[in-house]
Amino acid sequence: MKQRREQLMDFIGHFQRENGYPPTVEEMRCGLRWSSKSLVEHHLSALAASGIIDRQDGKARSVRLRKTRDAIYVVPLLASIPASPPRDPGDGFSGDTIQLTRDILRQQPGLYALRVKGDSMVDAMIHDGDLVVMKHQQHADNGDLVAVWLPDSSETTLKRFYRENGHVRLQPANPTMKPLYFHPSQIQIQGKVMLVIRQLA
Amino acid sequence: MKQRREQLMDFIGHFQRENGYPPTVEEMRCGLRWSSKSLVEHHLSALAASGIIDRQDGKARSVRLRKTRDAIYVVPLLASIPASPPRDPGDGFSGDTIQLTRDILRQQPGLYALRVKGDSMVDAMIHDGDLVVMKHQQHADNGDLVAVWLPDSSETTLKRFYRENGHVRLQPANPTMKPLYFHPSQIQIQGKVMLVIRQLA
DNA sequence: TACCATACAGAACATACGTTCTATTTTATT
DNA sequence: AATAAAATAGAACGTATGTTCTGTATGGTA
Repeated sequence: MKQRREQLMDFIGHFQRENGYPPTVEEMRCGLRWSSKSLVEHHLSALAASGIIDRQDGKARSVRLRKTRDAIYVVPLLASIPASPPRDPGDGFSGDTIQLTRDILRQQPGLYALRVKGDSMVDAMIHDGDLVVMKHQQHADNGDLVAVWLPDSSETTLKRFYRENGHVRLQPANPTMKPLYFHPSQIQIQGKVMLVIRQLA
Repeated sequence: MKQRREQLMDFIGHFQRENGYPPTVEEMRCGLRWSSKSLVEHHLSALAASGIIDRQDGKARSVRLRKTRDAIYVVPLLASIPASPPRDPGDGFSGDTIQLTRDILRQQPGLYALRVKGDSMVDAMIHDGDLVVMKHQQHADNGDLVAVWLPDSSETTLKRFYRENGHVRLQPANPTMKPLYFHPSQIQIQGKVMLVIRQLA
């Protein structure tokens, strides 16, 4: 019965969520009203072979559903928009972190968060106090909302990025404001906005 | 040393997050470079007595940091802004849910989420496609961003709420738009915006 | 039917792991 | 310094738990 394996997966996930730690083989057998441990072991090793679960040899309660592994992950919270890209992960680190679920944002390398101060980014529909999660990268695709360092005004701002025949157009989100045009070598992309979180209460 | 207990708590949390299951006493001893298991046991029982951790007698890997128990919680995702408040939790339920961490929003009863469709709320700095987490409540405090049902236009909109000598002022976030005034009995508050999440990528 | 792969039962075994105990050291208090 | 309280070491012990093995049932296929 293929049903069995799904029952097993369900039980493991349920137990883990309920108790905070994974079940033992015996607990699975008992919880599923199965009649032998080896049966559980049988399906367990099948699931492990399919890569659906992880287990550690001989260790108690070491089954783990793969998909829930990184359900929560931690993103460092920087003090402010860095003048230069945070090459060193500890650079500008405020000491604080935020936890995210993959429902909100998929985990990927180079993520960092910062709390927006002031209303300099209202034109990007971003409030004072908003939490912005960015991904550190030097390139951008058309339409991305990116943090760029502008050499002439010596500041970093958030703009929408468009590459157009030889130059770069930086478009404010606010339609009443005029776009800026630069040569690609003039600007330096520091990262891309992945997520904006506004906490009202 | 009080330091010890915090080290222990940190280690347990870290290990749990890293491995998906709690550590054994020996793993704690080893990971913390302590020299005896009974020392770990000693502090473990102290933490348990303080209610900081939970353990199950004799069970392997059954330590659990209390505070992380509900680190993730589930909020139902409604299909759209409900015409009437969702008294029944399953009302308008899209079948989907989102998971949040308390870093983002503290868990509390009456939370539901909805995906904004259209640009009818740009004036509240809310985009098409944004995810809005609301709390179902009939009252509001001054300054709250609330969903209200307006009888004359027969629609629900998001406005900032202000109670002023006998009437209610509903203020659009966009300063160029004029506020609306109503008698308190005319409007019906459906909920309060707790969180706005904009997923850019 | 004969055959084979897979699903299941149940016991036996080895070890991972929590618990307890006694003794020794450190820290705080007077 | 004297004393008590807490912290620490280290070993011993018993149970919890994963693993393995042998054997039986079941279901599909030639």
